[in-house]
Amino acid sequence: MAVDLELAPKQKRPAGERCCEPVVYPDVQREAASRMAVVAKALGDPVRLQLVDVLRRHAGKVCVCELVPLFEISQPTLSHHLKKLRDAGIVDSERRGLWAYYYVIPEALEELSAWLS
Amino acid sequence: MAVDLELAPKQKRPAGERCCEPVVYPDVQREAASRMAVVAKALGDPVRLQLVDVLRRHAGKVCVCELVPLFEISQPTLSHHLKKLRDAGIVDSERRGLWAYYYVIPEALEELSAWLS
DNA sequence: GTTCCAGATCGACAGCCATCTATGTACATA
DNA sequence: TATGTACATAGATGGCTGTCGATCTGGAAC
Repeated sequence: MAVDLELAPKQKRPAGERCCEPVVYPDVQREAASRMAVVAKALGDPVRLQLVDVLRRHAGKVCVCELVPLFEISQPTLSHHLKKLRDAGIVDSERRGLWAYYYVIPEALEELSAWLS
Repeated sequence: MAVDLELAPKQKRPAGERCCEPVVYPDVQREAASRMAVVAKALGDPVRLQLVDVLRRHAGKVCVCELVPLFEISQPTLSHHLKKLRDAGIVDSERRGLWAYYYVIPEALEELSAWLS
């Protein structure tokens, strides 16, 4: 899978010897790159990457109270990371009584995963 | 592929009803997560992700002078992004005379790619 | 009701990031 | 030697990030 580049105005390089053959660059929308960058950015923190790992490996939904003792960070900080992941569309949550259960949205990782392969 | 969690000191939750079955969490080293987070963080910018995309699609090494006109950012900013990618171990470069050629180190993406799949 | 609890939000703070312009460096050419 | 060119580095700046303690919210239990 290739990322489409929305080109900046093509500026001719000044005359003189070229350093190399021009790169092939497809046009239109850099939206795919932006979408994948959002996901990658959310995964760009060790805590969040491990959170996603735990949630993925645990098939169902995981209670926050089970996640907190896994990390050496405060509960508000963990909540902050979960929010980041939710904002990136990687996880979603569900309230049941006092508890909140988080789970991964598998499709959210597909585009990046396909591009990386 | 699973990320190994180096556990924080296991703290027993206070008595009372449990919200759910305890999560299975393997021990040892969070190093894998840290390594992958470094790579993901570097890909967490649209410009850098497109840079990697261009370099990957272009089999060989690509001259910086060919990359600059592809983006609407200044040459120093592009240089900054290339440095970030190099610091993350995703690309490397080679000087030939006046020109600098960048190329992707494919193995750098393998661990993250495998984990995502 | 009142109290307790899980989780989210707030406010603060130090550090990092993306971007720019200006300048430096090293090679090429005249 | 002087000039030009390709790229890197320096310094500045506004914005974002990860972390914390304190507080708020809403459901449960008494």
